[in-house]
Amino acid sequence: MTIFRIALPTPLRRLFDYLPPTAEAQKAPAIGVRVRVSFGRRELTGVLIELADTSDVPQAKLKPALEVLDQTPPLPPHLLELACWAADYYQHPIGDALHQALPVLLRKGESDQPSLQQRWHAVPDITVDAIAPRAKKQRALLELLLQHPEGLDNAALRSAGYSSAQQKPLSDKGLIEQREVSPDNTTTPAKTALLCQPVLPLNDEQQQALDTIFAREGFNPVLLQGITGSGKTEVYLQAIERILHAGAQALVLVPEIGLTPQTVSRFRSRFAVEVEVLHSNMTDRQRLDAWLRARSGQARVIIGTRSALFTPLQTPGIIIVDEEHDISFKQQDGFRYSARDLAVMRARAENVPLVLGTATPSLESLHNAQSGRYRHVRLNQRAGNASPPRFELYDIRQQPLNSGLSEEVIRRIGIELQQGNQVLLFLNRRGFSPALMCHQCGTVIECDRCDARMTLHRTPPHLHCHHCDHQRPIPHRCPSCHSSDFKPQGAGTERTEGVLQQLFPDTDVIRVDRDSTQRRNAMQDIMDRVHDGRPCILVGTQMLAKGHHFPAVTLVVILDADAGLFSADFRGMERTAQLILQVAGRAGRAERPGQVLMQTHHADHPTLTQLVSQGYEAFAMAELAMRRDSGLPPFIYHALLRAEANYRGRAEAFLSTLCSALASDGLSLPGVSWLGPFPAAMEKRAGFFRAQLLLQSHDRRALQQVLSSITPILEQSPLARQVRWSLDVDPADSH
DNA sequence: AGCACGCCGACT
DNA sequence: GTCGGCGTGCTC
Repeated sequence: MTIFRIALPTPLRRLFDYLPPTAEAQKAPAIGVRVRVSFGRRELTGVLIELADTSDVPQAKLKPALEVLDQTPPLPPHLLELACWAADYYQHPIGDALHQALPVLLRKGESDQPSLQQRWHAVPDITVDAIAPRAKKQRALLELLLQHPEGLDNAALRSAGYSSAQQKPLSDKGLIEQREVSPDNTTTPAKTALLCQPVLPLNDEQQQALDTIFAREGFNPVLLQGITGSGKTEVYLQAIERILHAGAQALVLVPEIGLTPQTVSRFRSRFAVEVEVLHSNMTDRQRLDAWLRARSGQARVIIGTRSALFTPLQTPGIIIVDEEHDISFKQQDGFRYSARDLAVMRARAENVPLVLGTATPSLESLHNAQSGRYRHVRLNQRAGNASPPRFELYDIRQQPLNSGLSEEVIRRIGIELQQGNQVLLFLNRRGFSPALMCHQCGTVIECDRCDARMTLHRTPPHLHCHHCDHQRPIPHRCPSCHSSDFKPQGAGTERTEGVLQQLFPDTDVIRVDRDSTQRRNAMQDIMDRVHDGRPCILVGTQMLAKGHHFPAVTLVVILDADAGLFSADFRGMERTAQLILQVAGRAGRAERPGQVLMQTHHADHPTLTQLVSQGYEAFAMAELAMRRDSGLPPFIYHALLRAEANYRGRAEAFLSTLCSALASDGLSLPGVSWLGPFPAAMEKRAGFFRAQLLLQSHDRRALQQVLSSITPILEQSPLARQVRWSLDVDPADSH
């Protein structure tokens, strides 16, 4: 008897046994094919994991599968293995993990055969001179299509920055046309030219980095630590070029926020081959098509965020993780995998080089470089002889502040503006003010559902909890003393923007945060305003720090350098340092030198002074030594068990039962210890009371084994019905 | 997670 | 009288 053991998208951590479909010929399907089954009262698409001879499930309970959906598995065997390995490592139900490795339409049971695709082509025997030179955008579009004889679909044109406004006149004039392309005649066009743009000359450091990436055949992990402006991307591009020459493909992972049109166009304008982008605002169909073109080998360069890690490649050539320190590579809910860490696994499995690039490496990667697991190359020179920004700690103790701005900061902003420069102010706090206080009795308005203060917003006026997203009107009277005399406490970006606009009425003050960029194209409009080069002041949150470059900015002000200095999380300092350097990297990218002015109450804080005087690596080395001495990651492995319930104490009680099981039932192993349970840093959030238990070990295997033995206990615990719990292996933060 | 069943409170 | 609140149970 043949039994299908199938992974199904449920939170249950096991496989489900089915009989072969009754209607079909009894040919054994391949492992990894999708199977449609009836499950309870629903129908689901699962993945065949094993063929067995017998089942532990009583015969009477076994149902026949409904249909085998694939001839060949949609995921190549090594990616199926990687996903299963990850499900095991991150203690996530295997069916759900596999589901997340597949594009949405394949999860739903759609065919994995490519559909016919409409692509734009330049008509034969035409040159760019068919368009008048003054119609710049149209000319550029035509040129792009001339460089891509295999054609580009609408999605590709949109992400290259062309709209139907440029496309329509060209097709009206009969210069470009749309043709249906079937996948067979587009596969790997035999092209001689891979580039449509010459490479930039590399300096010695860049050349050395490139040589290191290819210093050995096959798997070769390299930490590429390059300061902002040192030309990391050029190294990526030339590494990819080499891979393309060998007939292989490249996978580039970027942080969520880093997937900007600029990044994509840099790749598209360099390579004459198909560059495919996987991003969140594509339709499910577009994503599937892109995924299939990667799998068929037709797409040669694939750029995407975290979930793109599982994109199959016909001919894997290299994996690049840009901004490897960015926490968006770690999924923060559900299947809590780290795409960066799995990229290392994947590169090893596919035996290809791996580049982890960043200006500010994570301590994990630095540690791996130090211990010899990764090669470590540095780019310390800025391209084009631009000088690095000058840092200055400005002590604001006892200084008068105008909504958080010192007189010195205001003076320096004025100087830059007068010289025709742009200024960037970084404040990682959106809204008008982080608290609203009653001036009579000191009551601070708090969120009903969280242990947190509500943030005051002025446009439009309301109170907003940044933790649970709950919003409510501004009260007229204090809930405790009924006074109507409220005072906003502290300044967020909205308030700072207002104050600056008053101080510099003739200058554009542009706020960049989640609130000001909600509208479609808002970010693009802002970038257009900034790039016209006129003096302006940018005020923003970390949105400003990532992905965008501001060549005319000469002064960066970090308004609150102390935020994060005394964080409860041991990673706070690392995150702060990375953020500060990233913001600083926005300044003085052109010929004009940049300055970074940091307001602080701790101008003599040893870590802060070390960071600005000796740079990131010196800071990181000291921080690593501290982590080693305190027995913290990356010198120990962490797994955080989180739980939340709607009654206070319930989540903690649930975790306590587990602790007693660990202590008494011999569930634990030598070398594995645990801390807690203790209430989360913000115990109440979105109406739930949260607690956590930290498990740790120097021995990854032992920790892994303990985790594997506690998940069934957690699952079966009677309390588990009233508690939502999740296990976070290698947590990116401890909250 | 879904989805059903089942048992108690305020509505047409 | 029913609609619907969420506690409990089950999924090969």
